[in-house]
Amino acid sequence: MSIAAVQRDSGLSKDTLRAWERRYGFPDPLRDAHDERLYPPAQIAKLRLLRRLVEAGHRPGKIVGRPADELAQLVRGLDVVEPQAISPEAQEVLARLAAYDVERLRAFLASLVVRSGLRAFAADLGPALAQAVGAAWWRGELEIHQEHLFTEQFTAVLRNGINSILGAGTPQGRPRVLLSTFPQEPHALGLLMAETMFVLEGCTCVSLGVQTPVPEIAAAARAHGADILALSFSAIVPAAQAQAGLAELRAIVPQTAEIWAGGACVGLRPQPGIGVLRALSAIGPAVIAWRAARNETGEAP
Amino acid sequence: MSIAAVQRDSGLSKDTLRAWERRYGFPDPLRDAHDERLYPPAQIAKLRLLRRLVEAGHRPGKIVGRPADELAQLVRGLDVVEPQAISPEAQEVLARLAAYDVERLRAFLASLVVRSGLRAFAADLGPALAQAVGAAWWRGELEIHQEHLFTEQFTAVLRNGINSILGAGTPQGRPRVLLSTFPQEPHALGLLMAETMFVLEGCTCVSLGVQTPVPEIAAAARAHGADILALSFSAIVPAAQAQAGLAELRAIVPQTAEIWAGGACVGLRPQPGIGVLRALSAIGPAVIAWRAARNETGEAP
DNA sequence: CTCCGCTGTTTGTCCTGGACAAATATGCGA
DNA sequence: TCGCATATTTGTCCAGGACAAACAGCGGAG
Repeated sequence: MSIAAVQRDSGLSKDTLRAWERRYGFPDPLRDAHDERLYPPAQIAKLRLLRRLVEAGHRPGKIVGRPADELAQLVRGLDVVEPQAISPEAQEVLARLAAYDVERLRAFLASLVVRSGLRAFAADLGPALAQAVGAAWWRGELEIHQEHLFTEQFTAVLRNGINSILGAGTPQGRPRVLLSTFPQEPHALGLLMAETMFVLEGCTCVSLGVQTPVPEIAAAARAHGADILALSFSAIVPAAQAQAGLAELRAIVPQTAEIWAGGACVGLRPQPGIGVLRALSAIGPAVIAWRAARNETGEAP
Repeated sequence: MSIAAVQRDSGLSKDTLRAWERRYGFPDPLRDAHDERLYPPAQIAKLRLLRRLVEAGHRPGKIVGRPADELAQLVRGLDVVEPQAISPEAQEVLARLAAYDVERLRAFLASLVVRSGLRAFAADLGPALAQAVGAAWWRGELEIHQEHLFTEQFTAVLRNGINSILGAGTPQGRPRVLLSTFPQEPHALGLLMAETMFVLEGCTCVSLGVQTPVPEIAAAARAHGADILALSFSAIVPAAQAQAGLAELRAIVPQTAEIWAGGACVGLRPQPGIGVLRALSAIGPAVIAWRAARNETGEAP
């Protein structure tokens, strides 16, 4: 695997990969005929562990030299912070994934929506399920294609929910919310859950999907007269990049528009003119507060 | 703006930016106190034009030196290659996009489904619309965020259609179809249209979404006992990479599973054990032929 | 004992300048 | 006019050096 592929796969920049090699002696890739780095799978796996630990606060210099199994131990120790008991629902989902039972997985997710309501599903149950699936993947209990499968089914169920709400007639009320993610962020699930929450609040939603360049988000905000820009960040986005992008966005978007950031990205901090919502359940109250601050009723004028 | 920010915004890598500066004298960024590049907005705008032109086939060396307004002229002149009469439906869509009228865009797409039927929409109308929007973007008539918006609304309408069909009860019939794209292919629209066609034929569909690594696709095929692997390729994928990936997949997937490839990728050629469908409308007859060859009725046993 | 500011170290990112292979263009002979 | 061999262009990689921002450790003041 070339250095470019490892950059994509591990999220560590080429410069960082070369710096670690120079300073700590790891990674120690093979070289091809043209003296270019070739990373064996085992080193890539260890790099993934390292990235996880560094993001959790460990210093690279202290852990790069340790063997992979010790790092795996450390990663397991990380979750102790939030033991996060696996709910019966999550167990059901994991069982269906393990059995490759698409039909029943889909049926089960749909039944959860009906039983708990779309709001509870999008705000609480859904994130918990996504977290459980992601954790199982980290533990090596699931293959990548099983995670893809879950994402796909989850997306279908959420889209179905949004469609049901909108079917009655699209709301025209304020605030007008523009949703997207930055170019480094390909995950659509968080964005979709956020959109669901906004739609449930009767907001007018315009989603650009994932991976929109910052200037384009700003241009869209002006074009649509957005009141709120909602940005979603998963854990894979380096916090520094998220903060830099948000600051850049804030600088080129009209002050009349608010910027709300949220997601599983650790280290997401509020900045002047930028709000951080720690959980999807915070969207409802935040919208109500927004309306209260401007005497908006949420109905079209 | 730092080189990292420009990389995000323009999509050109740091290496490429520095190489152009060294070779062609552009961009010619200022330097900060620590001799790091600072790109003024005008140069970033020109870089965005350049990227468009390079993707359209111009050579960097020939156009980097020209002034920005001349490049804008070139971008406008790009479409002359295929005038491609624009249908009234496409004109309506482009008008709605130009006006940022999300509600009516969505309503119009939904009305097309009802009027023409889901099959005609997914097989003929949809691809024509996507093509028209893509062409308009190339001509510089649409911003990136408008194309994102179209993709998002189109996706919502198609998902709604699939949900309606599945709502009556998921089919359990053969063939079992596994859908995905290769890691280089992030476009989900073609995949979703193909899924719609398969669902309409009563196939059991399992979609992994986009960008699944080749070995993972093979593993999923075995796990789900897929009869057909459907791979979608847009025009951005180099044909050579597509062919190589398909050959690799063919080698590790059981011979009992067929591989069907399709999409706008030029140069996609049939190989031993790999079929190429030139249009989405070819899916229906191909499924019928598959069933005829094995006396399958499409109903669950 | 806690908190705050100072100092030394760590670490990510940027720099220059050189190299090469894949992609593309060009020229030549059939 | 077409197909193929040769030349040019161009993206990506390399090494090794540099620096600032973030961090850890420490000591003194409240």
